[in-house]
Amino acid sequence: MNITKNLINWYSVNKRDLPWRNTVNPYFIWLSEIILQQTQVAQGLPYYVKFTSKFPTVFDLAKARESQVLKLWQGLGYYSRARNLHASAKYIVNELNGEFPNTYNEIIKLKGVGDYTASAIASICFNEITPVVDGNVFRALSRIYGISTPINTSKGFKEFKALAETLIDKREPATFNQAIMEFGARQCKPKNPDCNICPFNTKCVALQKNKILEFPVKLKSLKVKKKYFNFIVILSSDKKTVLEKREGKGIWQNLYQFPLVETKKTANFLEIEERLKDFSVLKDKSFSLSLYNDVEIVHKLSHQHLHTKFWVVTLDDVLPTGISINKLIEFPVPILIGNFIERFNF
DNA sequence: AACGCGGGGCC
DNA sequence: GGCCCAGCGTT
Repeated sequence: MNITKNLINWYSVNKRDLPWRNTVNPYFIWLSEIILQQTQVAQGLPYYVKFTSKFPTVFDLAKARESQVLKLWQGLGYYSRARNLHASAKYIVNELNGEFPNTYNEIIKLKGVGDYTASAIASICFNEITPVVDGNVFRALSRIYGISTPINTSKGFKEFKALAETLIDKREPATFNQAIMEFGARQCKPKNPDCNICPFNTKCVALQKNKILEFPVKLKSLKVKKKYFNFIVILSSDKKTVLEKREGKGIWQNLYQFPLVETKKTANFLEIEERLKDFSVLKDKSFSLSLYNDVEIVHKLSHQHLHTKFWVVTLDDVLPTGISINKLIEFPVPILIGNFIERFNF
């Protein structure tokens, strides 16, 4: 039995009709691949539509301001993807005369493009024979071949990349790469795969051993950290508030938020009141403090849980340096803040 | 090699 | 609650 041909046959019958499958324009394929990093198709699809509509060419994207790109990316997460996308667009326009690089070795030089994305673009757009190894490929191959090497190690990556190298169709690398990923996403799913209808069910090593769910093997990651966030929502008499831009390296870089007070444990009224003394815009002003959410909002990221309280400061004065609350919608904000803005009756 | 980085969906 | 998702960059 020929795995390569079986995958391609399976794909010809089962592939979904997705907008980026009707083009080999490298700009569109690049956009789709960045959006789909660590992101399911259902979640990324509306963003692909928005981005291709708002920025039809790499020149349009390069001309935009970073805050516009982040605003359009809002809610999708992993915001460094948006910043790198924008930086690479400017690089392509300014350094490459707007011509998209057309080999794996050139494509991987773009910020935000690693082995997977460079392989995907090079094969799909330029028929380069370079296999993709993503989460779907790890899962499908580890099950079919019964490979127990942990996938999140360099040894594991090399092993799977080499195996994929032997499998890729030399005449149809683009089709093969998309086929094996679609197979992993739709047939060889993480949970409850229907192995009865799988073309490989007679030879799949994991299935023979009845150990489908034990593959792929992955080294466990450490426990998630808890953090305690208190956002200070200032409301002035002239209907303004204060936003700050997140700088530095942490999460949500270059996005906006209400002034943040982080505490070691869940904060109480007195603690927040004390910390407000450091707020220069409140200096010598009269205001009242109240807690918006009695129950902490726990915003779960893959690596930390943010226990969040929103504190409302009502100010009996104007706020010359503040921003009008009806302009709030223009700022790129984390979804945690965006949800608050939607619910809060400003 | 290990870690940080979002948000949503599924079980 | 835990795991996964068309991974990448930094240290």
